[in-house]
Amino acid sequence: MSELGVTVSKREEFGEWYIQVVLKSNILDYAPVKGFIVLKPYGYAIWERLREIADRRFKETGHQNAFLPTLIPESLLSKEAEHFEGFKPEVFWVTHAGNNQLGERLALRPTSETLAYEIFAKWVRSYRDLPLKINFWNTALRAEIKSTKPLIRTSEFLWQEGHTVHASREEAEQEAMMMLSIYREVMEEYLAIPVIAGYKSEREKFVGADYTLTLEALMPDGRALQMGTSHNLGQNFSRPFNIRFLDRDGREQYAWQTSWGISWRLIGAVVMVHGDDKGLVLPPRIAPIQVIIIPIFYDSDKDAVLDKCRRIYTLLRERFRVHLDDREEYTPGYKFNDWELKGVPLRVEVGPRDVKQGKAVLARRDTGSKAVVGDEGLLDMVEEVLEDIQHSLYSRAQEFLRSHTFHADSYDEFKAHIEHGFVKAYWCGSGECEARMKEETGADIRVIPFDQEDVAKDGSCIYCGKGAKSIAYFARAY
RNA sequence: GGGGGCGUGGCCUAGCAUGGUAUGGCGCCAGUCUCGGGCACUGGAGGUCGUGGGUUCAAAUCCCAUCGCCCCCA
Repeated sequence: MSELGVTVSKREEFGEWYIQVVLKSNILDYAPVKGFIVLKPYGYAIWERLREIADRRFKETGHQNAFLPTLIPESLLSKEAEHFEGFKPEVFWVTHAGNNQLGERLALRPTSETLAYEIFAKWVRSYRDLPLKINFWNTALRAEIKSTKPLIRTSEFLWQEGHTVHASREEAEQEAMMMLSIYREVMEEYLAIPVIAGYKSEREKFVGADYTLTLEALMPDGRALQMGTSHNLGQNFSRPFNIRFLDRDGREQYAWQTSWGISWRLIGAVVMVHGDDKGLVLPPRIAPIQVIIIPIFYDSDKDAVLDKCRRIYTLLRERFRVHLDDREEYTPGYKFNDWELKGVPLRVEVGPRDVKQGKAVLARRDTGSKAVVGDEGLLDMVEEVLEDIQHSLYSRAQEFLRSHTFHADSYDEFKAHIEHGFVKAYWCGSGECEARMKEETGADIRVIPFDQEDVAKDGSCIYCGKGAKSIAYFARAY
């Protein structure tokens, strides 16, 4: 019993619990190189769901998918100086082809801005070519030596990076904002994870961006997780990369750009936020399997039970992602535990009793509660319960966020709360205060929320006491 | 940078002080039996003991080197 399931409690040993869940639920495995992981079929199926959901929204908003090479020449990567400096410490370099040293080092892409924009410069001639809205589903490589954590921080990660080119500053601003709201929709409505939306501070913004928009979630151990970012790049890249267009009036102008991304880190967030001591708990809208059917039979009832299971399977398949576990080498008890570990939101149990009575048993993964349902009401009940699970997972996460977001009026108060969640506090806007607080408490500004309505006119900076410019969410982060 | 610990079938592990060709559990395979919360029994397969070198008649065990992983301190 002990080795198959999760052996530690989420509450008491969160770090160990997380590792056990991602490994034992068959999401992933470790790779032979430190900091790299193998995404197994079950984990990849979750990624495919996520990709499907996001990709549909990207297409609906006028983006097209394309693909870029993994290797970027050093001369290109370094073209935007600030950007290059930011990524330098974590770039993997290809220096040889076989035994021959290359004339120029090639970077394994840490992100594709430079390569994409070198190409985009050739595609953009006139305002008629704009907006150019391209997305790439690929991987990025960033050498992570310190604390790696599967899905949350790995040296190579699956993600999407969107890159757009616009004719005006306003249009780029709107694009960056729109993509952030699409991300938010994916996180809140599909992953059932509430997020705080707003700006990154100057210190934390994407190197090379005018500003960065971010979505931040709170994990159960009180640490913040950056869920997705959307950057307004201004003309910072279009100038060095020469992305110019002729406007309606025949004037040549530099273009305005955005880039934005989400990664498989979101799967890690789902594990952390919704999982429990039995393992994974997947929100129905992203679960690769939404309903698992478990037959329970003695020899004499086998045919009747399996028969009913197959009818239910056929019925549910029309509307849901459903699986019938008819393996005979495992007992029902084993299967219950196994599918709970894998986080399937809803289980349908069918035994001899149910065959006789024209019923079935529904068991919810989130609450563990069981209910007996008549055959005629099954389909609607499954739909209803899945919806309810989706919403109650979100409500629960929202309640956690609410109860672990603190307001601090003094630095002492700040320090008292900072280990337990977000702390909202006034901030003067100085990077120096921010840096000192990071040094002293390990926490920094995760997001300066759009919602600034509770900024008092006379608020003063939590650190230096000078007049506050804004209210910010601080936290220790992954 | 300093200190400590650990590498034994897929996983966990005994054995190491005092050298004699590796123990048990899980998992896996076959069969019988079971199945409403990780069934039971019987039989079976599977190991260059991290790697390289040395000592010895003989090395998982002793010595040297090396690689990898984990923890602690700066």
